[in-house]
Amino acid sequence: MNEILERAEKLGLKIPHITAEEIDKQVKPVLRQMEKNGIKIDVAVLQKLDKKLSIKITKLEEEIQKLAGRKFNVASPSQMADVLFKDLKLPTDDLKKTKTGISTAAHELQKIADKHKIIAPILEHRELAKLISTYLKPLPLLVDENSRLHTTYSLETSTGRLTSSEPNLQNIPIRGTYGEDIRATFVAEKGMKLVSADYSQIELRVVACLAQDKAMIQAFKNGEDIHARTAAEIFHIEQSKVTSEQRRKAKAVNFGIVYGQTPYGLSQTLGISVEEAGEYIRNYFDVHIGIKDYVNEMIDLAHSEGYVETLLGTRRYLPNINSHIRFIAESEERMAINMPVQGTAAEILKLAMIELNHKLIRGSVNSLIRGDKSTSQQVNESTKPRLLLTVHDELVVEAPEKDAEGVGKLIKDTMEQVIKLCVPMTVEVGIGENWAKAK
DNA sequence: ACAATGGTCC
DNA sequence: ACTCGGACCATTGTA
Repeated sequence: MNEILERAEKLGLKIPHITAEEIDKQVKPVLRQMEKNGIKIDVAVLQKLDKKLSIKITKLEEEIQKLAGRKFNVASPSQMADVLFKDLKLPTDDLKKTKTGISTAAHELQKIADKHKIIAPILEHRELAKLISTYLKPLPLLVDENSRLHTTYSLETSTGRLTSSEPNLQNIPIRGTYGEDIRATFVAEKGMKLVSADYSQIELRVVACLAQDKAMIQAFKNGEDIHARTAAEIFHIEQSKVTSEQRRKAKAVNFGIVYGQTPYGLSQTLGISVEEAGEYIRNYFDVHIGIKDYVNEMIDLAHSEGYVETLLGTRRYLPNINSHIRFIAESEERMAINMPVQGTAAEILKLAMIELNHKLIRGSVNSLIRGDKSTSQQVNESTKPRLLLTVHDELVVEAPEKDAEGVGKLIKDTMEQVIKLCVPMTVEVGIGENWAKAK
């Protein structure tokens, strides 16, 4: 049993007695079943959106070339850089450089958006090109005779997370102008609903417990708005006086903690000075001593043992952590900070999938919501609730309309109770005819 | 075939 | 001089 686990058990928490290896063994058949189940997409709606955006992108391309004064391949970063920085002579001072020249990444172009009218249509073109080429065109070609998409899940990551490929269903758009439109094309079968359940702030809750950070544990126990609380801490103000802008910055700080935040990294994310970012981080660690200690402990452990591990023992070796090339060593130090957190969260979700799948197969819902085990109404294969998707902190189940509420409660309860850490593992459930409405 | 660039998700 | 964790995939351009 590893040290983290020993420490947790002493505190009287309920941690399943199962190794990471055993979890993976048990989750595999669940994944194979989910792949086989697949999820239905509304191909007609997807293709309608494709048509609409294709027309739009053609017009944008013409507009961009007109503003540029010549024809060029808008999809080529190198040609784009020539147009922007040679033809139009836009300023490159603030922009990041790549190995081959000046970056034309969206985030960089934002910085010079007010210098020329051409930037706005370029950014819009990028957005549409991404959606069309990655989602709208390929997905309809991959459906089976029932309009269902079947991904392939794999366990081969360095943290213990799952991956999804061919197609990747873990990066379906949700933000942006058309994100919801695309998610809405992921639908439930007629007479069924999609039930989506996601862990709220799972990684922050995990790190709060791994680090035994008193302030953060208290915040989660009280059900506080964690980002608002962090804002109050780093800006030295009362929580009731936190503005939305301050909360946004604090949210970035909270996310950054789990990634091995550096002042430079935070400054890039928030578009602020390195000094300002450094002050936020210092203020944060002044309050969150537990996190500060955790970070140092993981780095020390990685240096001395050559690896770090999760709550249930998934291990990641960091062979270059003692490298004399500073960037390499620092990079692995950040991995040492992040991996136990991300990996523990992954283990929790896998445990929930295993247990939930058992319950769904046993038909727990029928007895749960109707209080009977009657088989008068034959439960046939197509109307049983089935696990369809897993997206790191979220599970998506397809369930008969009349059972959806009960299934939602079952999923929530299963996910929240599968492990007992030092803070509640809160789960939010949504039900809808499509994936957008179920969120 | 492969590297570089860019972008989507958690 | 230069950076925050983990993935997959599309396109361009070079070999």
